[in-house]
Amino acid sequence: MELTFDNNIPIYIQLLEYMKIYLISGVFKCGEKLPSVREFSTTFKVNPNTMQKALAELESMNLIYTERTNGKYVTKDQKVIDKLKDEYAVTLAKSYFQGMKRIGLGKADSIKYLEEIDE
Amino acid sequence: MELTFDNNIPIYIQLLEYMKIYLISGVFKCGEKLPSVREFSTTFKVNPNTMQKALAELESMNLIYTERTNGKYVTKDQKVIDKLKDEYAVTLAKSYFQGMKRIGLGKADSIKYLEEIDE
DNA sequence: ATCATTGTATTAAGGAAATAATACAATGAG
DNA sequence: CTCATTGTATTATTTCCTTAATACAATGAT
Repeated sequence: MELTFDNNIPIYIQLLEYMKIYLISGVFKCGEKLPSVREFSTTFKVNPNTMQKALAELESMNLIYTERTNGKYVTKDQKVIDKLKDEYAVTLAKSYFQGMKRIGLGKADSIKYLEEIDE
Repeated sequence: MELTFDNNIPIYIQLLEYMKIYLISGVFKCGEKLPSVREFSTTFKVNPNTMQKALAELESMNLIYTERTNGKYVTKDQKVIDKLKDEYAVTLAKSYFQGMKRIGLGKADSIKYLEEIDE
């Protein structure tokens, strides 16, 4: 699980995004116990404080929860994960439309354009 | 021309993006004289130094050029602008595909998904 | 009971970005 | 010539992010 970071964006924000994707794609499943903060920080090669900050954000979104002195777990509520996935996809789609609109392309043209692009 | 900024990304980077879009969409046209650094910084409500940094980046990409003590101008080469537009659209499209791929959706599904989304 | 592991908090130091306040050289307008 | 405007450079200060080094309470395993 080697991560790459963009220096122009705070690492904890990028960790947050990576974690969301792991939750959405099921790398960490509903109710599952997560690696410890220290373990995460080693794996991702970031400072424990930075990792903690990202995990605290995830918890404030109810995506994970903490059992103190025991560990952190993915939420047991699958609906929360499903909702996260929906929001992620919608945000991605709207960003695409918005970006294309900025250079003068509407919805139909934007969709057509995608067909000419390699995956 | 009121701009909004995301605190998690350096302002000069965001200014750069806004300027690219202005060039692509023709707000500032080929060969046209640009507002002065000081004028830009007032309009966009950023520090002159920050504006200067963004404009210096634009110049290093040959999108604008400088006549010292006179002002800055958009490149006279329309091909450079056209290329910028192409790159912008390709980047946007690939980002979309990449994001959707991360949550398990391929090209066909990703395109289909867009049709259900409001612009 | 002891100990390793858990989350969490604190303090310090360093770096990068943004802002502020100037300063200076070159040019065109008057 | 004089002066406002241009780009550009410099210095200092503030804030935020990151890392580092600890520390502590609570729990499960031994």
